[in-house]
Amino acid sequence: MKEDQKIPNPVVRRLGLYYRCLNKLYDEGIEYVASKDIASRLGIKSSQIRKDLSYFGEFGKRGVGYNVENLIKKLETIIGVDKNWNVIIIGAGNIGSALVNYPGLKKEKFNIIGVFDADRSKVGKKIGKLTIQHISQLHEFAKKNIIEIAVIAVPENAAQMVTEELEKLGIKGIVNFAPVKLRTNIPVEEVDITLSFKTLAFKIGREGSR
Amino acid sequence: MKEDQKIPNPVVRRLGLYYRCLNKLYDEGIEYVASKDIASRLGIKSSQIRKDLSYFGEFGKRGVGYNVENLIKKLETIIGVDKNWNVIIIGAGNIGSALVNYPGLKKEKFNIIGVFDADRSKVGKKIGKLTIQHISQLHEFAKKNIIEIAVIAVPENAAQMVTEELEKLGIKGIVNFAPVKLRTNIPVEEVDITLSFKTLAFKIGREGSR
DNA sequence: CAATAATTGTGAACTTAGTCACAATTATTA
DNA sequence: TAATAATTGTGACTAAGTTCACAATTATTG
Ligand SMILES: NC(=O)c1ccc[n+]([C@@H]2O[C@H](COP(=O)([O-])OP(=O)(O)OC[C@H]3O[C@@H](n4cnc5c(N)ncnc54)[C@H](O)[C@@H]3O)[C@@H](O)[C@H]2O)c1
Ligand SMILES: NC(=O)c1ccc[n+]([C@@H]2O[C@H](COP(=O)([O-])OP(=O)(O)OC[C@H]3O[C@@H](n4cnc5c(N)ncnc54)[C@H](O)[C@@H]3O)[C@@H](O)[C@H]2O)c1
Repeated sequence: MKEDQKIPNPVVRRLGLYYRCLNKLYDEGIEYVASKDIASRLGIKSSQIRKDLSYFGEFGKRGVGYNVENLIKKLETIIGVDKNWNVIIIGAGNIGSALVNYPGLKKEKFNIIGVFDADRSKVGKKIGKLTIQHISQLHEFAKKNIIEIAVIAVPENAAQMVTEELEKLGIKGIVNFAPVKLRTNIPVEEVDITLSFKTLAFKIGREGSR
Repeated sequence: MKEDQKIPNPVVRRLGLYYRCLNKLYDEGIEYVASKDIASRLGIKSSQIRKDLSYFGEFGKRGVGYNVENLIKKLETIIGVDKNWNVIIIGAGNIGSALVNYPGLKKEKFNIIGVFDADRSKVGKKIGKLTIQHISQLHEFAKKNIIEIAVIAVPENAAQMVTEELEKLGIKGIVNFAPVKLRTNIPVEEVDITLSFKTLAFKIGREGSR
């Protein structure tokens, strides 16, 4: 293990995959697992898994494999899901509502604690247990609650403005669904759905010619 | 330009970004653009753009830049959005509905022509202009319509079964929202939203220690 | 308890992706 | 028309990421 290293992004994404896979194994009652088995479930090489984990320490037992429960706990700490994250959603439209209704996020320790929208006709309505608040109430809300992550689910043209507001409030990270590059120093994860469609179209177009 | 090459995935994704950026420039009435300008809008290096484009040909004019309208057309052909793609959605839940209601997909040439669900209480209801059909009707539907792309928006445990069904119907590509690795030979694009949250959590956790 | 089998952790080798730097080209200016 | 400025396209280089291959370790078997 090398200390204090910058961890490559692909490694980070795979850690999430390993975590998910290990939880399935745990639910299946499996106690020990070899990198080879995780690899075959995820369709990658076992050496990749071992190398990825080696950035953070030695978690396995030679000749045996990894203790599932133990490795889950280690990954929780590494990824940062050993604690709950407070999340707000900006934009109570299609995507915003889908996220609020999605139980998977809470299960993974991402707690949606507020939904905000600029459209006064939506304010006061409920999505699940949450009441949509007007965006002007965000500032007040941020004083009373620790918000760590914000989701941008507003139209493209509002995204940059919202980002700057969020930056002022001291939000620590953004998940952005708007198809636009945000100018900010906060860490941003882009979820670019139409880009995925286009990438797929490209691949399909090349299927024959390979 | 090198013929017949395998195009790296990151290049393909960026093509989509360039395409989007160029359309914005076009709407702004800009006729010619330099790689440097696109680069600064997207926060990447200009050499990256030129190298990416060079996989497919020479589209610029030295000393001048790229003709916006022309490059858009070239990218349309390269990516494959010079034609319309027929898309169906499997699973008329949160994500499925969000996609059907999203005008951006149609604008990018992805036409949703059908929505299917296993829940009979949803069948017959409308999302936008589309009526939710029962999944058992899919086979018949596929005989009457050319379906190129399917979106998997069903719960994790149904995703693999659905995939196998889609494979039988000869669908050419899948956009998968379920958090599970699909075993199939069809090209798949994964949209893994909780993974994005976890990646963000990791990054936030490291912000201080860098 | 020695031999065998399984499996990790990790440097080294390899492969893929990104950047640099500059000749070639085009347009503009004097 | 010669000099200047801007910008492309790309080969050479550098960096990042993946896979290999094997010593080290652990458990199991005869
Ligand atoms: N729906 C999809 O499937 C989909 C797919 C890909 C990308 N996206 C992107 O995700 C974003 C949201 O899409 P959607 O379909 O949910 O849109 P939507 O129109 O359903 O919802 C957007 C919401 O944001 C609100 N809003 C607008 N400006 C605001 C502001 N300044 N502050 C707070 N709220 C504001 C609107 O009132 C609306 O309720 C868009 O950028 C879209 O391009 C959506
Ligand atoms: N909603 C989100 O924000 C979100 C975020 C990340 C991932 N996802 C994933 O996307 C998928 C869909 O999520 P959702 O929130 O839309 O779920 P949902 O429960 O709202 O919708 C799923 C729909 O699929 C239908 N369905 C179940 N089995 C089916 C089958 N065999 N054939 C056809 N239809 C079937 C259900 O009747 C339901 O209508 C899930 O795998 C989920 O994990 C969703």
